[in-house]
Amino acid sequence: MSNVRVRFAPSPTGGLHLGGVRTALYNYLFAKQHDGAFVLRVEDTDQTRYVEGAEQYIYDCLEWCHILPDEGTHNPGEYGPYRQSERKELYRQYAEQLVKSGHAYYAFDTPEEIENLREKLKAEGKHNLQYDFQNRLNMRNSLVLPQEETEALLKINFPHVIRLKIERDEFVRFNDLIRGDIEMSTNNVDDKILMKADGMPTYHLAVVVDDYLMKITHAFRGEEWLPSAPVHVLLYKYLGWENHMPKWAHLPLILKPDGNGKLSKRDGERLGFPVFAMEWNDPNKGIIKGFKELGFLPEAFINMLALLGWNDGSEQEIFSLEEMVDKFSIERVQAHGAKFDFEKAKWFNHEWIKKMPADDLSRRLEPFYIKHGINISDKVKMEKVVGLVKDRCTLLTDFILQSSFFFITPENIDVAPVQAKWTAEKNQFFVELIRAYQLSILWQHDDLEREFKELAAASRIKAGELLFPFRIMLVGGKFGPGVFDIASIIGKKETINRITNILQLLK
RNA sequence: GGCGCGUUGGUCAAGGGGUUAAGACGCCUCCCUUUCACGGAGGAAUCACGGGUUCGAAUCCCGUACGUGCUACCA
Repeated sequence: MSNVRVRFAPSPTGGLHLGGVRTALYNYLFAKQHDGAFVLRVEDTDQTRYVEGAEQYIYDCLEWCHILPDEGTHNPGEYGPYRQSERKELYRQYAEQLVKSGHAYYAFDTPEEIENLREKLKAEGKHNLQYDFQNRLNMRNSLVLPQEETEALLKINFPHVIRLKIERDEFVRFNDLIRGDIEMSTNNVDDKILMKADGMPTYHLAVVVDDYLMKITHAFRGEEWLPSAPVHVLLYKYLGWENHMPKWAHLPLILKPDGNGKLSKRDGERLGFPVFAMEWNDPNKGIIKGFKELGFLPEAFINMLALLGWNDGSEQEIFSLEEMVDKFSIERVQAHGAKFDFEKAKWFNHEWIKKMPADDLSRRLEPFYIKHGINISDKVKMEKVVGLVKDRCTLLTDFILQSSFFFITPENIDVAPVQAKWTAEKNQFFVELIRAYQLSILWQHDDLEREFKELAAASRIKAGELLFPFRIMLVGGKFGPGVFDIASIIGKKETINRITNILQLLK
């Protein structure tokens, strides 16, 4: 194994959405490609937003997608603990180190004080308060307070935060694997809070400390982090870890299909498609279905996600996980956001269903049939059926409509279109068909078709006119595979029963 | 407002000085199939705008516009 260690750091504050899974996927692909480790760390720095059960949910999703992090990189072990709330003391220690070296300071302003000041400035027409080089000396912090006062306040445990002291007129330069060299002026970044008053670190401190301690070599995250990247680069510098800074890549956003903007959970509800990998039980909104429940194959799901912002330069669009590991390159990831297209997502699934062998597909379909109370204990029949109908199924849930009549006698028969053109001659044909089929011994597709056509010829009715009623009798509607395929699979008794029953209805 | 990032058909996109500007999804037409699909053939549809540089720009540079992200004791 190489020393490449790539980390994925979702926050357990909700379901794992498309962007999250894609970030995980790119992390995984890169790690595997370099024979490195895929590290998962849980971002629970903000306890107020932490949702119970979300952490397990993340694992379940990654497992479904076949992109689980490596053993030992997500459980207490060599680099553990991996949960930020269990690493609290560590962060404090490094924050204090920064204060000592003059790169950070204690700030005693209460949130109310800052809020008031903000509003005051706003009223004066100034856009926003930046707690930075321009304002920090007007605030209540250890840079302006006499040392004794600071010490006294700390002694009585007066609520305070630790802020990073950003020097003015400097330029932070760093390289992004996707965007190339980026340069930003420190004058635009404010004195970010490192430690909150509740003793928890902010993301900025946590991510840097964790990545360093866990020997992370590559950090890929969403584009929304780009503006705060200078803070992280500066933190590496001030902590003396400049040579251990991971290589960055800021992934493009996944945009909503209509209009622009980041795809949100609401867009899914509004536009009628899932935004989560798997069903998520939202404490406020209840159960929200995911791609899994909607009938997506995980292979298709990750294939679709990977291609939303990446391609290997060839015309190939269908990739297995292994192929993606082989062909992926972070440099070929687009720098701009991509609109999510549910139609294309379904196309990927359709392609995967078509190429998947019937036996494999049958296993994946079991839960869907069981949910609908369809008995699929006959594995041989099941595979035959699946092989026969899979070309016409886009989602796994489509198999129910496309194949339930193989297992259950259809109940809702659409006889109207048949009734309209029904004649005594046609009726006679089917009476004779029953008789002929009753004598059939082998019950094979070709024999059934031959007998049907011979009888049709004898009755002087065009086969086409008889095939349609036959389909309605067997299927109940105007869909499904060839009628003789259906008859041969459901068997002699069931076929004759279905013809007999509908014949009664048509009289 | 400030700062960052971006901009090739409706969508995903290839292409990185000379191309008839690939391919895919979706849409339309036709063929195949006595259903619905699958499959096959074809079609409509694109380089945001304005300046440079150059013999030549979708491609390089500069502006503008537009979009988007950040600007929290959220991540």
